[in-house]
Amino acid sequence: MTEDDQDLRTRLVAAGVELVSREGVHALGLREIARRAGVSHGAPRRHFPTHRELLAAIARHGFGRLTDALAGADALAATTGADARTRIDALARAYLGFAAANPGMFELMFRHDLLEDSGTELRRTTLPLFRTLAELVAEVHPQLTDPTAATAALWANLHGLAQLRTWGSLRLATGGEDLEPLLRAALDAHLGPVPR
Amino acid sequence: MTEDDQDLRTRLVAAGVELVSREGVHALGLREIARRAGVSHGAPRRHFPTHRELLAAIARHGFGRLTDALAGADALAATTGADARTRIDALARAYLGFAAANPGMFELMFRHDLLEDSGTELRRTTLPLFRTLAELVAEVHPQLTDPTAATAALWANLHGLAQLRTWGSLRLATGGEDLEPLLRAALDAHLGPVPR
DNA sequence: GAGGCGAGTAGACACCGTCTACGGCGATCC
DNA sequence: GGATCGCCGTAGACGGTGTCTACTCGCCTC
Repeated sequence: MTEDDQDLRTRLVAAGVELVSREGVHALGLREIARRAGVSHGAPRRHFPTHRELLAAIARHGFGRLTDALAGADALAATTGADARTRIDALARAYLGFAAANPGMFELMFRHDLLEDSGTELRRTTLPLFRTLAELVAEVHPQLTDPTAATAALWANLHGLAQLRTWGSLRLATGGEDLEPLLRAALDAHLGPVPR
Repeated sequence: MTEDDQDLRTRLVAAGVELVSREGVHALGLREIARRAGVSHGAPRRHFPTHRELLAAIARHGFGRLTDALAGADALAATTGADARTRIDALARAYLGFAAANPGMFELMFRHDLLEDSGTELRRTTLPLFRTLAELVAEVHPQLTDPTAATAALWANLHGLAQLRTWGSLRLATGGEDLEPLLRAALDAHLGPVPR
């Protein structure tokens, strides 16, 4: 009922979202998405001029869910009166948790070769989150005149951990597959040991 | 002369290496590589059972060049009597320099969806380098009982920086496109400020 | 009620990776 | 020395892809 009378644009994105989470990025063929949405392979063209733009819309959905997850985690930490260091902890865990829970979507979101306009518009949505992270970093490191570099370095570290985990590289290097000690090491390095 | 009588296997890999550096990963079609090597599209099958295995061989070449670059940079730093901190500096710069100089190859090397056996065998080649990096980290942080986690975290940071740079994400976040302050921030975070 | 237009269909097109039958050529063996 | 065998590259078929182009059908407007 309510799902059948959605317009096709929404149904296509929904089909893609389910497909990528269930089968992975390789399953996101234009014809396969159309099949799952119950239309012919020419139908998507009315709503997305090209395959890449459909994938970009799917990735946009993913960025929305990531933003929600991070904002939710931060709001939860903030309401419990956590300090900046602990809030960054929560954000980092939420980021890596999202990547672990949605590996296909996470891969798609950062596959700029698949996304239209190289995903610039998409990544723009993460800018507010970067700013709040920068504010928290400034709170932890009050002596920094410009916390942008430190924030970007920290963000790159989290992203690198997520990326390396998804293809088992660090299991090869570290032996274990537990991300926790690496995350702790990264956070300690950038922010100092967590106060207890 | 000497290049024509190489066996086709070598010529295919060479054609792929040049193709990926000149045009990018998307240009690495099986038929296109065969075209550049001057053979029909069925010929590669005699040497590589599948397209992915040919791409894996090309990526293997890339890992070899990366290993050479890193080993060369480290050897140079070591012969000038540099301390561990400075040698890590040189390794990090060599890593990011390779990624910047060979963006297409760098992308291919970490596109596990394109590489056979998910690249496990390939990444195994970087293990020795990881170990020397771990030894250097242990030298900088003698108090660590197990420097593996710290090393992996540092390596993830470098990889994240390289990855985020290749698709202009940090230019969006930081404004500038200069990687240097971010690299410095990351190294300082993990290793402490460089002694002068 | 007629006309127009947006949305979905169906087929063609070029290209892709894989598979298979075939041809040629050199090395091997009697 | 000539026949044979095996390897290597060729060429075409096959199913699949993304894109493009008629076409049809139904709703909305005038």
